[in-house]
Amino acid sequence: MGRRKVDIKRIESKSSRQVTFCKRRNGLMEKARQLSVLCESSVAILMVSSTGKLYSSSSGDSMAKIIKRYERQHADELKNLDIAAKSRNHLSHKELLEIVKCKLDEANLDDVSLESLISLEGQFKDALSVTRARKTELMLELVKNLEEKMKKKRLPETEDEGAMSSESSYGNSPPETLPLLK
Amino acid sequence: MGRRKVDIKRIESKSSRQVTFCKRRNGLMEKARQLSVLCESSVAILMVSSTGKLYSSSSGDSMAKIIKRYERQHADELKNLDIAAKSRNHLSHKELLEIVKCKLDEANLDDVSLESLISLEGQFKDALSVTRARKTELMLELVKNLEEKMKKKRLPETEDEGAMSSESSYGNSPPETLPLLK
DNA sequence: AACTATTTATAAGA
DNA sequence: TTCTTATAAATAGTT
Repeated sequence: MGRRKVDIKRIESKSSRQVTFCKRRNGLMEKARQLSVLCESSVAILMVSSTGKLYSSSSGDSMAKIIKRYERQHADELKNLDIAAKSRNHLSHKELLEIVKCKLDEANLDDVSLESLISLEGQFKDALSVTRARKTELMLELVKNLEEKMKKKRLPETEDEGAMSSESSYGNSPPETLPLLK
Repeated sequence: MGRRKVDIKRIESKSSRQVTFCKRRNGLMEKARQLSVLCESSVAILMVSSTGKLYSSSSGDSMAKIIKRYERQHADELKNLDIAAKSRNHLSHKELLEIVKCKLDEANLDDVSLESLISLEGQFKDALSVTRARKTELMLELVKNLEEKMKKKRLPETEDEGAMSSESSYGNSPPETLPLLK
């Protein structure tokens, strides 16, 4: 919608890329606001420019709430993971372990109240049970996934796992992540 | 851009509100995709309809990464302040509890390997058993302490129960703790 | 789900 | 930059 039709591909000129980013960014945020008002909904937009600068807007509800709503839905689903995420994760467990050990040492050395130890005990009990529950969940998913794979193997199948959507993920897309679990 | 100009306020008719939501939602996501491609940027959109249904799309980068980029700039500072404030506090157990909870949340959100969960489970089991052992030890000391006090009470003696320990509370009676043991 | 009359967004120019 | 304007694109109401 301008003097000429442009095709949707990276704008080469840096300056006009910047101008277009600014114009369309404003347009997008205005559209989001309108959608939110017209349809009584909440909309959040996060934009990161090519230079890494962040722009965000939310309407209908706070950014924090909208993001929480998103994370609620994706908490059970497994998130897209790359190796980086995995290793970060691995570290976070090691990290946790070290923190726990360290704090336990402190607890042994320091003068600790019975109450706080009892509370600590409760925390570990909870943590243990949460961890076990999560483990069970994962194992069930894994089994289910294997079963599905077995089924597919029996059929002469149509493989079409290709990149159909550039990145858009509407609602749910459960199965893809499971093979990565191991 | 339609047969009539509409002013931006809640659409009363439920059905046309729904239709408009659908049309404009698609339009918004397409605009976001275009912006991302034209300007080499990342755009995430989160929408919650009036019925609570979630719609999301991300382009240029994964939703998780874009949200993390947002949180780095925002919640992050708040969280860090929070933790900084708390670390000054020597309630190391409360702190530990929060760290544990936080890490467990992470573990739920991220993609976690079965192995690391099993290892985490082991850590919590150990931590629990160490904590329980330490608790028992403390309780024995407490009992011994009480017995000695009883002996002294039989003698005419100097009372000196002043505020000797600022934080530790040995003075708690056993009965409370026993029900918690399970 | 399509269709189009209009409005709206915006690309290029000033 | 910001404003202007010709034109592309989105969409409100209709079928």
